[in-house]
Amino acid sequence: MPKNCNFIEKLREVGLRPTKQRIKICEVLYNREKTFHFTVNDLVKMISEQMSQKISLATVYNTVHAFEKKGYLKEISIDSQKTYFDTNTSAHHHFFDEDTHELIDCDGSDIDKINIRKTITGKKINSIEVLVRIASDNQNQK
Amino acid sequence: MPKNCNFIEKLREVGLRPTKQRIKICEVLYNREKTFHFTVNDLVKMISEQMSQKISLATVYNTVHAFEKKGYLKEISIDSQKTYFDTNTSAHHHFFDEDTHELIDCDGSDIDKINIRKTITGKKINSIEVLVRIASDNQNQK
DNA sequence: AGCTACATTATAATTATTCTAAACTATTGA
DNA sequence: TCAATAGTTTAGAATAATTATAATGTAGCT
Repeated sequence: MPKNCNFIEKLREVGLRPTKQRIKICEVLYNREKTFHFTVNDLVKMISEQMSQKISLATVYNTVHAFEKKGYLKEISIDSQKTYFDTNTSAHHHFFDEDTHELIDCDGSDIDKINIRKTITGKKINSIEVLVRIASDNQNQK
Repeated sequence: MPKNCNFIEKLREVGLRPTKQRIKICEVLYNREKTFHFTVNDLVKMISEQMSQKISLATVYNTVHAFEKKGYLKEISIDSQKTYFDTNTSAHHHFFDEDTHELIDCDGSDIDKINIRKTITGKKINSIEVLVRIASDNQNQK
């Protein structure tokens, strides 16, 4: 059974027409064991390597943002200019390696649940994100 | 006693020459009761309003980054393309209002200390940042 | 098969930031 | 006090990520 059928259904559910390009995007994003992190640029590169015809940047941006809006992707904030996305949409936190610019997932046992005592009237909490910045520890090696 | 003397000393300590422009930047950043958040653009606007001659974007970027490197300013990561800076350099976390794009400080009593159980060999933790995204709560008003 | 609405695409536009090189100025020492 | 010099400022160009545009293409209904 071709896996693409799932993606066609998935796209329909989300209200997107299943086109060649979008199915390809789905394949690259979701046809894998583990969730992963990527930038739009990464994604375009991956797709270009796997397709004969090239895909437009605009299409990738549009589709990725459509997925994000529907909750199939999560955006991650890091100070660099680039926007990272995560195919792991469950609530979790991240380590960011400032040397390699690599993002690493934390699971529930790595960080205790964050308890926010402050409330702001008329506002609800959309999300709580923890970013732990790490870098090589040269202290001991010198 | 003119307050500028402090800024001249401060700049010298940081290893920057105290020029008109830099002193003006210091005044706008540190001549106030409370710490605050800003983007480089905000800062240029504030300075332009207070000075007859205009200040170059490049100067502001250079100076702000010099301060940041020395620990006199903190950079804050938010998904938008803009980089926010904070004159409050102590360890603290933030609320980000997604409606108004306003940043709000949390103090120690708002969020418990974050305990990270995960360690990555050869890497040290540089910082732990919590960002709580909030937005207007329309659930009850509809 | 053909219509129509939605998609894709290349390209231009926009925005934030960094770079560059020429003009300027604070500091140092004579 | 004044000139030399090393660091600064500046306007504008360059870059990079992202978004908008408008012409062309295509999925899905009839």
